[in-house]
Amino acid sequence: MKVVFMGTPDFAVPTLVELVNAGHDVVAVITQPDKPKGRGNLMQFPPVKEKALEYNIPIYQPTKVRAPEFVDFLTQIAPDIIVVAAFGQILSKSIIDLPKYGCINVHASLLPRYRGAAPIQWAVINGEEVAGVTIMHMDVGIDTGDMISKASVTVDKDDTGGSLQDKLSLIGSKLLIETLPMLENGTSNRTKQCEEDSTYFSMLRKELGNIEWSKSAVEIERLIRGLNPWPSAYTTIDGKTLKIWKADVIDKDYDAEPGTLVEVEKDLIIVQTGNKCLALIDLQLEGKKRMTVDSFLRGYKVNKYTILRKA
RNA sequence: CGCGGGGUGGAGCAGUCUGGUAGCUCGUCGGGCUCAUAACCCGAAGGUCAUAGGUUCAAAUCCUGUCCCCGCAA
Repeated sequence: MKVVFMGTPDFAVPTLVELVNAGHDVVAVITQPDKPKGRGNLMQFPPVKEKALEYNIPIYQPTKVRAPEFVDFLTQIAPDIIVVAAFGQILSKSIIDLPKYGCINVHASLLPRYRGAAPIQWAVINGEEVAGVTIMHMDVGIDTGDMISKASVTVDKDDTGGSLQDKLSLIGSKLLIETLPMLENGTSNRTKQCEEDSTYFSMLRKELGNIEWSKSAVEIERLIRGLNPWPSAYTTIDGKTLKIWKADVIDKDYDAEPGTLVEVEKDLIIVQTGNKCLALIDLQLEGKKRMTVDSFLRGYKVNKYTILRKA
């Protein structure tokens, strides 16, 4: 099929790759404009652009895909289908109605649950045991279109936002490739989403990672995993920012204020939370690299009963 | 030129301001103690102090350029 692909971050890359590998005629890749990122504010290409460059596929980076000129341009391309995966811009009805087979979205959740921009991380944060991807027909709402196919995976105890995303992006790309032929020959399903069961979760804000020690150890541990590798969970120690990359729940309580370091040994730090404790495993002090607790303790003097405070 | 921290034996750090034989906590290896040990004791190996150049009798330390790592802000 003659395909136009719209996507931006890492999650979208496998889908582009599979489309190409499956022999589809990807005539154009639409992705978000380059933005100054990181130290020194250097320009950085979105991951999808990097991959499209490898494949020598024409790349377009409109500020607004909905702009009339760009819609005209898409009309000229006349794709059979537009495949969208974590593109980051809202499509207008004029675009959705443009291709013969419509606009198909690869969404990283089992719809109608977890609509919104960060379903993967939220699934981890909320302690879901099952996550998945849904291929759907886009409509003008946010992730509200009719569903075509789904695939699910179990969320492991040590899955992070990053590891779950890796799984889902691969599964999603394969599911899409399996689904496309059915769309083409008219054998695909089309199921409406049950509005009553729907849930919506917002984009991730950095501030979400600011640990509230009064919450339970179980919740905090999930937050740490869900926000790994981005935007990461953090707190402060002696006024310095401390990122926490990995922690284990300890089924014990001490008589201490939440955030207190109730045990500090050669290779162990235990923090009291609102309910149960957390053993800190991988840490990163501002300006330093990520390291294990024992390494951290070798170079940083930690006093027992120090209190970790919200940033 | 967005702001800032840092590159010192295998790991994490001190030492840099106030130049003058490289130190700490671990790890590793050997030996000892012990019923035993991740515990304790004794000993050993291992570092061009990121890199290039400059100042100096002398540079990890002062000056200049370069590379790399990291936090923040976007």
